[in-house]
Amino acid sequence: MTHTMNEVAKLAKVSSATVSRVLSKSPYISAKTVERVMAAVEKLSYRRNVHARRLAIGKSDLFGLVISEITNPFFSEIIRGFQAAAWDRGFDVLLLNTEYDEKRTEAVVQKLIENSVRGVAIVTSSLEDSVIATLTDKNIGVVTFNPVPVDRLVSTVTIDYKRGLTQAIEHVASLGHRRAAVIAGPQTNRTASIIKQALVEGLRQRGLDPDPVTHSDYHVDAGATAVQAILSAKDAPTVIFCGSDLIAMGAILALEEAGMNVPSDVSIVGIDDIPFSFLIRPALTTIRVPREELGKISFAALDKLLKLKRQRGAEYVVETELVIRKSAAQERKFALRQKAPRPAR
Amino acid sequence: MTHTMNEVAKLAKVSSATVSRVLSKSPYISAKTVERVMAAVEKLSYRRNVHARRLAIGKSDLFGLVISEITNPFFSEIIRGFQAAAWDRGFDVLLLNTEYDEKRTEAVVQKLIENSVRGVAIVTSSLEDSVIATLTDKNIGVVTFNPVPVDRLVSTVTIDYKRGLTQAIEHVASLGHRRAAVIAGPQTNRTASIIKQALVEGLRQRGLDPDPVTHSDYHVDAGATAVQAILSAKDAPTVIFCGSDLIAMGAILALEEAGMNVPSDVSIVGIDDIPFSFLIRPALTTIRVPREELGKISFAALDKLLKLKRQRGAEYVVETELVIRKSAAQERKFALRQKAPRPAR
DNA sequence: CTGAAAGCGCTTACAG
DNA sequence: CTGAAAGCGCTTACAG
Repeated sequence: MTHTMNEVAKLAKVSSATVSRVLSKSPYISAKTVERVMAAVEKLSYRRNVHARRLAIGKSDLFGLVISEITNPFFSEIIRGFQAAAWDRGFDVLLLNTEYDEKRTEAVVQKLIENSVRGVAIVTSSLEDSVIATLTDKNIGVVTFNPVPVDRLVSTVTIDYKRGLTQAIEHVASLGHRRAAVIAGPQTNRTASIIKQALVEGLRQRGLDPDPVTHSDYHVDAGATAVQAILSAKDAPTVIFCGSDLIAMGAILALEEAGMNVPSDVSIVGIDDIPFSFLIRPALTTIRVPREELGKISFAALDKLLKLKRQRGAEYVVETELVIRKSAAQERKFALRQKAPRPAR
Repeated sequence: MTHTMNEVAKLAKVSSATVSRVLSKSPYISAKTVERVMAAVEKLSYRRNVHARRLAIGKSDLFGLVISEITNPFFSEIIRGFQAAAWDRGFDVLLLNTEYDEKRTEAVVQKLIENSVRGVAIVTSSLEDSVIATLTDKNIGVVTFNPVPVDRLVSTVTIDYKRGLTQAIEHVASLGHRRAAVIAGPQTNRTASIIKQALVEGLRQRGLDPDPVTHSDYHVDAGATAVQAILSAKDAPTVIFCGSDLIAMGAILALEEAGMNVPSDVSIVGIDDIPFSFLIRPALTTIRVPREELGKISFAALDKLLKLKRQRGAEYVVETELVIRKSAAQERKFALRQKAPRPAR
């Protein structure tokens, strides 16, 4: 049924050490031996026992990917990119989610160590920076989206929101908007506050001092609640920048319910371009974050980090980009000319 | 840094065998010994080496979850339910996706075996039934959504679409629809053809013989293409049942682009109630598949299967349910009363 | 280029 | 209730 290396060795008339060497593609093995061993391997459909192997060499063929919640559509394409890249190089992915739960987060770090992952990409800021050292001490490479200093075994991937934001601000300004507001992500979230800062700064420079600047969870209903507060102000804004597409969706829904017309009364700008965001009506203008690419780059960064152990990590930057979706009316006209369905993503 | 069981044993002044027994909660250990050992474990922050453990006992603390594609929103809540349930019982999840690629699918099965998962839930029909035996031969429990006979180590989870479909058919019939059409999922997909059959049968029984009955991939653009063919017929249907929400979305988009009004010209019914489907405008009526529950049940089924090894598996059935979303017009009225008017378009 | 042997860190009959 | 020892299936200096 399940064969061992010894059985292969016997069949090939060599020692198990030789079989091991052949399978690990060590040099200095005669072509003849390789051939005999591989024939035996083939014949028995032999596969090495990974547990024994991991025990012997002290590491696994696993890479960790830590996210906060699997149901957040923001992550799915990152996972896909990371997994595909890992797969290409023959590695498996241990997917761990913190669910924003502290206890669970601790356990996640333990799992990573226990499973002797070679490296881990941390795609959530719900993991404290302090765990990075815990991991690198165990010789585990780390790639994080948090803005920490690069170090031995630590690289960072940064999403440059500025470019997309600047494009977006320029766009709304050129449309004549004069009063802007901001609904940023959660106050405690680092990425959220980076985006917020960039937004506020950018708007000010363009003479669009945003008011108010509020916060919201990354959930649709929170976005809805947040927008209601904004509407009650006397000098209501004509454009609202939202910290994520989910917040933007909530805002759109709440505006609809309040009898406002989007975008003619109030324009909404989101961030992320999450899957299916193109289906939202009224059309959602948003800033695209290239997620599959983020996943791929994260793995590539880890791979490089582990290959060049002597050096320290690097900083990778991924750019964002404004996506202008047509208003319903424009779209209808557009569609008539195109008479073609839109792509899935 | 990383301690071994021997070090713990030394500190507790017992043998490593005893430490092992304490950690495995074997009975027949004196309370005193347990205390001493646990104190030593605590002091050293000791954790067992999982690789050594897996090698020694021949199995892992992993369960496999096989899906077809991570970016399909249909799966994310299943993953979540499964992972949460596994986590509760102290197990980890190895998430594997076939990406509909044959080679990759083979590799997935290998991975499951190599990692000595205790059980696996197969939530995709892109895995042949024949692999089930391959897995059970290795003593790996299998839960599948495919309609195979239950067996030793094999349980099935079935989604009962009939209930939701019957409700949906009754609903559209009561609204006065007389001409129905069907855009089923891919012809080669087993689930798709089960749904198709149930639909066609149910419609006929209600005197709504569907015409045409076509097929489409589970993608938005495919749905759009499919609906165009239907529209070109002379006796165009007034209601179209779609094999998934994604297909339904594509249909809605294509109808919009063709200048049709949904639902006053044509009604659309989807299946799944995927995340954020409530955001679609015009509102999408759909049949809800309780996905997180599916994930939880799948794990529970595996857990039970492995506990009662002597017996054979069981068949679990999960019911679906019609979700009626308000049409734009209805919504308008509804909203007016609520002092929150504003239809989507 | 290849083999004998020690070692990776656990678990578990066996014996007491 | 507890320990000595064999065994799980690999890898890798060491020696040749």
